[in-house]
Amino acid sequence: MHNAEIARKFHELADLLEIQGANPFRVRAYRNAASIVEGSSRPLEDMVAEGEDLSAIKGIGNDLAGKIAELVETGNLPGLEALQKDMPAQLSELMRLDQLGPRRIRALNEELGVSSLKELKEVAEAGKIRKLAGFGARTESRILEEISKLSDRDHRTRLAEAEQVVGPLVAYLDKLDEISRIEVAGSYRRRKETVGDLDILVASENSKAVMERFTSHPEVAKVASKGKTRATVFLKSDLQVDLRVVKADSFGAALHYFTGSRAHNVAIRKMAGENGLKINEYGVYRGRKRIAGKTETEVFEQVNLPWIPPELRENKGEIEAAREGRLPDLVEESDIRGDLHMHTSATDGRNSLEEMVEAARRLGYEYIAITDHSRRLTMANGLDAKRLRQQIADIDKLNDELGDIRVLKGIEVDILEDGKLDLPDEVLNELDITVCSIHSRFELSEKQQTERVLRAMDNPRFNILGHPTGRLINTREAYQIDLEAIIEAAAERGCCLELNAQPSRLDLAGHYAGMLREAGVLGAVSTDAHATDHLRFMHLGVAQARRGWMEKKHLLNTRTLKQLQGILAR
DNA sequence: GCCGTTTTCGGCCCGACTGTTTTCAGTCG
Repeated sequence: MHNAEIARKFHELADLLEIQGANPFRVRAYRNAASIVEGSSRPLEDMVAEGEDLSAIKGIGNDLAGKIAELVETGNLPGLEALQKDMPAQLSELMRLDQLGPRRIRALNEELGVSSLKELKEVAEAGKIRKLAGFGARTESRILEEISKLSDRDHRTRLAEAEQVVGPLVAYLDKLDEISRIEVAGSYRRRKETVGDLDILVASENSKAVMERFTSHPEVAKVASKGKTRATVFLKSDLQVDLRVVKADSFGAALHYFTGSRAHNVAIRKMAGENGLKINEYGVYRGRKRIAGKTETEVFEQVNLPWIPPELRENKGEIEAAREGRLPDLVEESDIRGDLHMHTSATDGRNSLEEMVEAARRLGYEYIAITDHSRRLTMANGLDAKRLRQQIADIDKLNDELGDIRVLKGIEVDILEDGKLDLPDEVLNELDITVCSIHSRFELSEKQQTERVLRAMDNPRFNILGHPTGRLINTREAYQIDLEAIIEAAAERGCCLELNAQPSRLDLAGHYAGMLREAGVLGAVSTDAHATDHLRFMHLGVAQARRGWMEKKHLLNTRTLKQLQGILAR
């Protein structure tokens, strides 16, 4: 049983408990546990199997530890079955609808016998909901609207797409003279690989003018709510954008508050409480007196902490690290000396070798690697030994002409099903670098897939495992693979893992990057560019490295060319 | 249901907006 499934069961139990009217803090404990499980870098199943004490995890007590063990061992979550006997399990599904929370769902169930989405739709269409106390015609029509949107709701927006929306939107708002500061907060600022919505924070003394400008933006399809200090809109792309206006004196407190994560905020507020302070989005208060709030640094100072980079604010140890003065010195995009994965028009890239090199040179890189596909990927016109040798000759010639950038001869070679690499060692030996990737047989079992990669790593020509999970955000799940075993093997063999910076991949995000770092395996942040424009995705990969607490020293392509060559030689 | 360097009981983050009210409950973030 995967962590995600354990988390889903806990969420479901929390939903049903909440609808039933259980102690809200008990409900919170279950939700909190779900989020701990989701964020765990290790499968809880393994921890149970190894007899580890789950109650040692903060937020998991004796009761939950026992429930997790039973769930993992039997597939049953004690308590959930009992609840499901008393109430229809589909009720938790209704929680997915906006505007519908536990109280209303309970009312709908008790008054109208609603126990599923289908039944909800029927009573709404029959006009029965508007007659219930606390409901009205407005709510009824919104429920119908929500149901119709539900099917295409289930995806989050990729960070790169969000960036494309943010740029123009912020520029549009910033034209208003009344706005003194503007910042995008939320998971966007924490640089998560996907965002659920955008949270824009503005400092202004004239919130009315800001609200008017925001809600009348030409891309706004619908204004969901609009008050004096806060508004929510949906853009034509269906992306939700929340705007919050505060006075300049509160900007730092509000920025901290709206950057989150929620778990981080709760922890910080608790610390404030212990010091007799109260923190809200307007500032830090001692009694009724406001003592800080203009900058984020001020807010952190009040709880005796240095400023914490947003990428770390997940309440996964950053507060303790800050307190003990051991926050990491996170890698910056400017630390990157070269891009080690890109394609040319020889295979499925859009630009020629010369164009790719020129574009990389303009970015100021010291080196790059050309890594076209290998022969197995016929769809992409993959290179066989002969064509690869031609490219090697072309690159040698180019290197003779160029002074300021070194072009490494490489290949993105397929890892075949049996773990062999898709080109003979003789030709791989003529290269400076290999990126080894899986492009076929995604459906293999975890054991088979893992062994396939481990065998490939035994080849001393194996340098970097390309896009290690194979997931495509919102499109394709990661293949089943035991990354922990792979990372361990990489540490022994001197292999590296890629942090693929393609907007739809970003597949060593957050906790996997953390695993890499802890195991002492170097990450290679690479764009996998298929066109000169794609070289600019580097910052997305660097952001994921930062979310994994990585410093310059944890990455391969922050090294000098000489150091790099030493590592590639294994 | 969790947690504890004052606590094994009694707390648990808190403000904004909407819709349905006529002073507030429910929901959200």
